[in-house]
Amino acid sequence: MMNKFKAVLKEHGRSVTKSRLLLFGYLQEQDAVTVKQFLDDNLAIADRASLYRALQLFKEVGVVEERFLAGRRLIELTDLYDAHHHHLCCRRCGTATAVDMPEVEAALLAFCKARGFCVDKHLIEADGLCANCSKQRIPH
Amino acid sequence: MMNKFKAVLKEHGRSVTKSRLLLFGYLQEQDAVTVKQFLDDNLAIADRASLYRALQLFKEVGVVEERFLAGRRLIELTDLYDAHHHHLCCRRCGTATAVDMPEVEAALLAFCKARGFCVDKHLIEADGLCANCSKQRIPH
DNA sequence: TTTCTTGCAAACGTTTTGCAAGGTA
DNA sequence: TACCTTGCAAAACGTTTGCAAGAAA
Repeated sequence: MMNKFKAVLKEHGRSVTKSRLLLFGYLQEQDAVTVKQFLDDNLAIADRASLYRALQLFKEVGVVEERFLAGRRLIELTDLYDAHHHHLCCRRCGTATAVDMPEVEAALLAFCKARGFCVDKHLIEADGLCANCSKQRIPH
Repeated sequence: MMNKFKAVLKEHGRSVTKSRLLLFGYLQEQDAVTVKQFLDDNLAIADRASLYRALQLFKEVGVVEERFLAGRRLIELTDLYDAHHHHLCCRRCGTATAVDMPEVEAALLAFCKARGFCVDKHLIEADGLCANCSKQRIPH
């Protein structure tokens, strides 16, 4: 993963720098984070501007993508750098469990194929109460 | 729909005003819009602040929701005020076609049920090339 | 050595807030 | 009348930019 990342930077004529390696490493540990979390957990990247610039670069070269999960804007590694997955977001405990849903995915792809739509990316999310929270029978 | 909307405002102790009716009507026509579009198509709501306040209220009482569709932050009526649907987003012509995918939905609900996750909302999106654009065999 | 990147400071656009005037119940 | 909402102006916030110094190729 790290080598692929370095290669992608070079392909695009961009340098492999300490800050970028740091940010990439951080993303590999974190799963999905908000920009604010980045700034708060400050990663020895001294300036906000540098962090924003790195994020923008990562988006351009396809290392990260933004998504809106359970109402929050999050940054995540793309499927090229992390296993593809979907999310079950619990509105009570706030967890966003990453899961693999092959049957649902297959149904989606079949649907699109039937309509002539050529999928290159997809997104499936369920929001509600996770098994634990729904056991506790507290509706909110 | 309009009556339900008025009722919801009253339930929450908020007034039915000209601006709010205007905004709600606009949302019913538009499908999904960015905040910027609101401001540009200015709706005889004189001030930005008022528009933002109205949007915030609509979110609070469950009339609208924000989502991140094909990389853009959009405002849409919730399923209570508009038929539930999913999106096929074409990266070439930019359209976000609203579709109904009952089989995919059923597969998703079955998956969640099997895991004890109690779904109250879900989201399915496919990004790629629509039938028209993929016929034209121009990859980008 | 040449080019790319960083940190700083300032600019920019979007969203939020306080307050007084106006509208709604 | 009492409360809620609007418009205005100013503030706050997140994000972007120009530029000179520093790091990578």
